Amino acid sequence: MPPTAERGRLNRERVLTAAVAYTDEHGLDAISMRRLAAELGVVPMALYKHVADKEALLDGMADLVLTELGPIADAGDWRSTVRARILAARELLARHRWLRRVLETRVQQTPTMLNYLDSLIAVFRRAGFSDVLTHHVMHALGSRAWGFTQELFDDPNPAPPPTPEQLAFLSQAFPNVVAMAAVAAHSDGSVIERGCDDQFEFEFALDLLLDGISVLQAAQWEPPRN
Amino acid sequence: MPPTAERGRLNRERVLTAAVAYTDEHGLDAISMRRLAAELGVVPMALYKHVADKEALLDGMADLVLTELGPIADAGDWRSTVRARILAARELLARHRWLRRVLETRVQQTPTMLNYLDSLIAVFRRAGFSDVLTHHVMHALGSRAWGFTQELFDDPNPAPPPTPEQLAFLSQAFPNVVAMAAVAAHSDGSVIERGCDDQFEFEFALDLLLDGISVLQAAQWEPPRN
DNA sequence: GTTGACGGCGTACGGCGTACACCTTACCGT
DNA sequence: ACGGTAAGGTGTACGCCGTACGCCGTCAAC
Repeated sequence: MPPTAERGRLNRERVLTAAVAYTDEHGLDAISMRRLAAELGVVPMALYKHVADKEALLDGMADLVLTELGPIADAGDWRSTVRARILAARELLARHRWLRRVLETRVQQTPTMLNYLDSLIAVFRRAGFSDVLTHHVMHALGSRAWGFTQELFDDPNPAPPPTPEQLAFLSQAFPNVVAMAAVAAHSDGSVIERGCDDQFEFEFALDLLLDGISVLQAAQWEPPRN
Repeated sequence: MPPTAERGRLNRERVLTAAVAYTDEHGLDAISMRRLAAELGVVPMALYKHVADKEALLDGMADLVLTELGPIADAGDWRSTVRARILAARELLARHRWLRRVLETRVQQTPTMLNYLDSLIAVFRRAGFSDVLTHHVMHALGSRAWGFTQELFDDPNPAPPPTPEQLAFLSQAFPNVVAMAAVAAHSDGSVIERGCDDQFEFEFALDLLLDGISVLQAAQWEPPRN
């Protein structure tokens, strides 16, 4: 294993890029320091010269892909700007499916993340939102501001459609769940068949919130005097 | 190690109860098959007679604590009923702080979880919500229906308040984040000091959604013909 | 040419989940 | 009373994981 045999020397960036690529392909559960090292043709401990530990690796990966989101693009009014931004984030999340779980467990806010939030908050404040309202609005958007929601029925590997007997049992045991599941968003609500259009659901909730926010802003909302 | 030395025999329930207790006290990262076994005065492999594997253990734990939520209590109108239910769930999540992360990674819906969802959905349907609307509404509530939101600034171990120099740097680098963070919900927005009232934020967003939902329901909302 | 920093290597430790084979107990029908 | 059988508990072992520590080769700056 010559250190510079044609694979060149490692550096932090190459490590992170490889980690992202590997995780994009094999999933978050698959990545480990040892496997990443193997991928790079290097002994596990070599990675520790570029990354403090595994947590720091994940931090770096998140940071790296978050830069794919460029600076925020003004779309005229605050509503469209925010909406577009959040949907762009959502698209990023779709490209890197491991990102959600990583963001959820990050404990330190990196400059990149703070930057992202700052730019989003700026939109509200520039549009004349009071600081208090902005505060609550950001909380209300919650993880949606990162482009994701924890869905109720998230199913990474969707189950096969139930057999008629199973269905019979289910609709007797959980009639309401079945009735609700039987509705498909943009198709004519036949049977379960993929259930629902995630994109539609996301925008539905997002718009519900944005509409509510609009009203509060227009009415010069102020926090209740407790 | 006599098998029945005064600690009695194990069974699935005792295993799960012990697991919940241990995790309540030491946190989700602390629990492992080996430590749980030690806690029960038993060799690690003994647990596998009561639980298929660690995932199943977590399933069982989630299931167990979810039963703490009794049957749904009718509060008159759908809005109050749903609201009370969700706030009760939130309280449960506060009692078992590990539960959020566990629910988020569950892959199989257990009967208990389906039951919970079913009862919630039932409220909407009984109130005359169409199935489509109910469907979207449940998605919109998303993880809030489980009593939690992934907050933007969740900080399990909150950082010490920044020193004046740090603050100066931060407010120059991320002016909007700092401005927003400086607002405290139910106090007269002074300085950062604990930032915000999580309960208020949760209800704020929940009510925003419930209000939006009310409007849709009153207007007999129908999905857009694409 | 020497020196130092940096990158990479090897070994080793303690922890994890769990497969497999075995032993012990409790309880059952006879 | 007794033998059988399933359920509960044990011991050993494997392959993974993250990473501490110490060593060595390479290369750049002097």
